[in-house]
Amino acid sequence: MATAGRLGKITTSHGEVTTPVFMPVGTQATVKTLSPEDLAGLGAEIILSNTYHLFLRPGHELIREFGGLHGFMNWDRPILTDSGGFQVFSLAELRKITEEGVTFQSHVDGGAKHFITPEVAIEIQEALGADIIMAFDECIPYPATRDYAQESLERTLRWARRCAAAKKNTGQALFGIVQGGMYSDLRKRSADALVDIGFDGYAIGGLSVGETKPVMYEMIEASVPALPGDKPRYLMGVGTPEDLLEGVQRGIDMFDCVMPTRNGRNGTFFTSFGKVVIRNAQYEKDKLPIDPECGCYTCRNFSRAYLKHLYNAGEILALRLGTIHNLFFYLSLMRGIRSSIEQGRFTEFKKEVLAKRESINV
RNA sequence: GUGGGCGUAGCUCAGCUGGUAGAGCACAAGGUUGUGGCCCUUGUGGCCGCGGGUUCAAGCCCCGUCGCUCACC
Repeated sequence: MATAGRLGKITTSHGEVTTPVFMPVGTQATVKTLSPEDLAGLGAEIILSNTYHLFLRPGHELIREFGGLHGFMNWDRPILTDSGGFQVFSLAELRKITEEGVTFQSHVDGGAKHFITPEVAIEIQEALGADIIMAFDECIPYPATRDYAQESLERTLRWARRCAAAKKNTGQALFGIVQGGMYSDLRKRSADALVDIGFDGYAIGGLSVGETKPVMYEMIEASVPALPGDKPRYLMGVGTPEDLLEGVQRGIDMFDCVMPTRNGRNGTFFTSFGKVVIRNAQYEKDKLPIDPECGCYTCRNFSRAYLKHLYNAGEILALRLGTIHNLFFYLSLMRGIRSSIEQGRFTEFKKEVLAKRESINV
């Protein structure tokens, strides 16, 4: 493939972000188990939080009174908030879509109904005060018919225009979101129309919802060329370490994914030589760290045997140590990607990383 | 001591009028992609307390025995 990734810089009022970047997920105004100091120490440059979940609890007006998300959670680096579009997908059985917006039946306050429109999503995100906010979209399921994918993407485009119109002059960046299901021409149509509206950055949404990897890469390839070269490109909700490498190669600048944090809590670790499921019986007496080549706090201090014990016993420390390791792995991978691009050897770097993951069995 | 109840998978328990056993948890192996510390898939695992008896056939019925438990004395 001709492209080989690109280096970039996003400037916000809470500092600069160097891309390609991975954003740890902190849906409820916290990256589960970690303090802001932990996150900064791991090298996180920006984190992601969530409009819908914070709107439900504790409420955006309350967070506004505490100086927005930054003040509320005591994180002084950049924050990006997702608009709630993913919840249209993940909470499908609890919502109803109309042209005006989406009605959600709350899963936290006794089933009360909440009506989220593009304008409401922007208003909430302005109260939360994230540096980068997202247009309200619909992430559609897979598989989806071409008719539905088209109908949905056109509605998401109308919503995108309403978001752009509703946004006040807050100094926040607003990103549009490319949709279109698994149809290349719809992806291009979506990207072109968003660029016409004009956003500070562009996300590719609706991927990693069950399609195969070749299809996902094809959809990225159908979207990226239509996006302007001088704006950030954000692949939402993706992915595995391999996905990050494949994404960067195709011109993606930003990623977020719950995988390192969720898997960290569940005892599945990412390492330079592949996956380690720490609960497996084979680690019962293993004195090695998760990854002997890893420099994270967990690997510098604890054995696989101890970690397996903590997970089997359901101890809280297990979730924290696992999260630290996995995020360190992801953030290190991104540092490696950036430096390889700087040195003009991204393609070789990618090849080496992937080869190592396949060659060693532990 | 008398009367009742209960002994079934490592744990907590289902098992209809008899037809050679199930669930949840745990354990084991997968999965997890804009997060409910969840959840999903699959698998290992029981001479049904012990000994007799009735029956073509007993976890279920009968007798004995051991253990636990409740009530009364």
